Amino acid sequence: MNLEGIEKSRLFQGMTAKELSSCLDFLCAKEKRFRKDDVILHAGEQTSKIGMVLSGSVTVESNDIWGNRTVLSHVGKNQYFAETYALLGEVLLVDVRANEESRILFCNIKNLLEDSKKSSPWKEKLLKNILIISSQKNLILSGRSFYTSSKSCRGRLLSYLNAIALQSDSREFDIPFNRQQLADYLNLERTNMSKELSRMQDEGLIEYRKSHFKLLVSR
Amino acid sequence: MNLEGIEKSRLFQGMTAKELSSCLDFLCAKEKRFRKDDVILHAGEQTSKIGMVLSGSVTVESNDIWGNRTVLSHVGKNQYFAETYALLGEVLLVDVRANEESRILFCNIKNLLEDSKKSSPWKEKLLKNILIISSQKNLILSGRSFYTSSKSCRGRLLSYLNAIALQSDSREFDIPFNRQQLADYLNLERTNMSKELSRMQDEGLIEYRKSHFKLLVSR
DNA sequence: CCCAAAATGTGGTTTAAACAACATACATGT
DNA sequence: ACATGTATGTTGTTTAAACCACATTTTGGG
Repeated sequence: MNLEGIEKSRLFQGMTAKELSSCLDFLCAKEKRFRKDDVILHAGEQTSKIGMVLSGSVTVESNDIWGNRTVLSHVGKNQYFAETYALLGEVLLVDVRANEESRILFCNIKNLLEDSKKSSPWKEKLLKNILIISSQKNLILSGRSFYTSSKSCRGRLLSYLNAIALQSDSREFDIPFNRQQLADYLNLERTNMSKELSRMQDEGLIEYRKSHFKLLVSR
Repeated sequence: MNLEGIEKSRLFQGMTAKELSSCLDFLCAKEKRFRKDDVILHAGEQTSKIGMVLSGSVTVESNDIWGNRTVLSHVGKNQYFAETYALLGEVLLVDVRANEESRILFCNIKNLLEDSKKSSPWKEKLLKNILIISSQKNLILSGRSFYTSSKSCRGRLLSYLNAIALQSDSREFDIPFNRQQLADYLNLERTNMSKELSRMQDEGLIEYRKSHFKLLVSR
């Protein structure tokens, strides 16, 4: 098991070598290898283990009973999957599949939430680290659900641009996407979104050039 | 401060009276009252406190610079808001507003993730409880983003129905929504969704009556 | 059982998003 | 500067969702 550099990962951050060792032991940490297209976790199952991508990458996808496949997300090196399902013991609604030859570290976190007589420094650190992982995912998910809550192209653009303005504390800012990426992120079609952006510019709502935007407030 | 029954809340669950007391102290727990329509938290600010609704209810809403308001969620009694923002120190992208006369308990959880020399049983319990709160929100959010990932009405219905089938481990099940609620949840228009459902029934994909559904697989 | 109200479904129309094909602008390497 | 590839924008067409008005079914109270 080659776990070099694992002490720098989000999950084990801040632990001493000794703590890390006890922690890996407690979590029954185990590395597994998968070939491209191997299914790592099956929808409908339950799991008690968080997965950490040591090398390679995996996709989270939905394969429904009528045979439709939808890729929901990519999980790359040093990222995690299934942590929510593992913690709460919920049934997986998605398949996880190796996108290429991959090494995955599985850690059993199911019992972490149970009452325990003795606490230890590594346990507290581990809890904090998982809480950060969970919160960060939360932030990403709530952003996405926020931006796509409007049904219209314009509504989504407005809520997105407004949010970035809030984050950058300025009405002028750069977004971290090109047009295609933005369209994908907001679940829109690129050319249609471009159309809407120029309409909004014509109406004097915004000004933009490439990824630089400026929000205008008429009075 | 009337905190009766607070030891049964998700946040403080499993603590002894003594632990609860130290915990409330550590969190600088403070109750505040708000009148209907008072803004409790402003978009653009940062907060270090999780909010727990003791009585009344609040709405999470987006108010953009062009004056559009969108209600994103309701938070009722014994539910929480702003936990992710507080933990990660992120800028709020939403306003939180009192939906009626409400009592809110604010708990400073910002320092909870910092290194600390001494651990205590209540701290570990608190971390676990917040982790559960975070994970549960995660589950709700990822479900929603999952079901709305398709652009088409049919796609969303299929992914939703498929997921419920997985959860209930059966191709026949009841959904917890009426038509209007399902349409809102999937971000669709009710009558259009009804039309699509009957089309799907005509095509032999599904059978349904009210909230009872059966998934059919043709061969 | 009957009535009223609520929930669900249907048909027709309008609107806007998706899609396709192409034009223009921009960036990069030579 | 040129050529090439990529990103972005534009125009026109198709398609499907939203919308509207109303029919039908279901539900719960009296």
